[in-house]
Amino acid sequence: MTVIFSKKCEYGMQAILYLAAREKGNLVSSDEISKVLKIPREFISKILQSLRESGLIISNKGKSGGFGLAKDPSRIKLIDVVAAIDGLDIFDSCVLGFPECSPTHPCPVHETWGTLRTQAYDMLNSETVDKLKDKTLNKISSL
Amino acid sequence: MTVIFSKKCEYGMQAILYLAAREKGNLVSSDEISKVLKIPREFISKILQSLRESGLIISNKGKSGGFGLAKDPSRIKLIDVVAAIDGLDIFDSCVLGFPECSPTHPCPVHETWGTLRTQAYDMLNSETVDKLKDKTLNKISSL
DNA sequence: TTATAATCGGATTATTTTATCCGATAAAAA
DNA sequence: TTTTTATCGGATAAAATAATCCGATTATAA
Repeated sequence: MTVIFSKKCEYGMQAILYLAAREKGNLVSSDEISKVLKIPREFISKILQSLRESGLIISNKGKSGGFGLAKDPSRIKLIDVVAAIDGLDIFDSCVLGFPECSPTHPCPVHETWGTLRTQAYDMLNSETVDKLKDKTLNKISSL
Repeated sequence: MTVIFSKKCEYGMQAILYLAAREKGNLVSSDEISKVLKIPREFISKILQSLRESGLIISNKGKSGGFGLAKDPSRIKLIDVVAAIDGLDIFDSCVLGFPECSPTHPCPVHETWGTLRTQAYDMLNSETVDKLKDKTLNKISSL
């Protein structure tokens, strides 16, 4: 198998996009997120907890509690979720797995892969959950 | 953590590049590959076995046995190794992990990520181990 | 104040990936 | 023919990732 982001990270991005799309002031329960996105309930809870610790979302316990964005959706980017969960190593490590792959000791595909990697980073760094709101709503409705 | 290709696949690509760079007609032992590339011996053996089953490399048992490319280095591409070990799912699955992400049910970053994915595929599909020979020799010498 | 409904968080289990062990087999060289 | 040096391949171990369990806590609403 082969993966770009961990399940945790994928689920985290889905959840934060959902919070942005669903937002009407009130909080959203992990149960709702779990059901709509079809993510195991206890698992998404753990992920939401860690996103809370990272300061991307807030939560309230108790009845009518739940989760919500910690700041304006125009200020939350996909790369923030990646950084919080998987970390940014992927944008700085060798695609062939060679140690110490750097401009002075480049792997055989160092430059050409580097270009792609930069593009990927830039994309995740420019897409805010706000900008993706409509597309998210559209995707959600088909789940 | 976050990964693009599995360790198996990374090691497999390194090994096949090494075979191409090292080639002088004679076979290369898994022991040599293990030592030069600093890959656990038993692990690279297993990977080489599977690449042999995939028809990318050949092997001989016994004294002066070892592994070698099964065809001309100009006809072996990095994507062949990926296809043999990790499979090509990564080039056809949603980066956000949404189910059934397709043109009719696109995820919020479907088009923009699709472009990157295609570029990555094209790159791996155009780089032959032959073309990468010099750069591989150069990298190897720094290990 | 009490019942309800939510998160919190530590412990545990399951699954996948990565790595290792070792006996069997095979081929070449001595 | 015997010894040496490889791969082969099945079984197992270790580590990382994914998922679950459940009791404790907390806040709201009735």
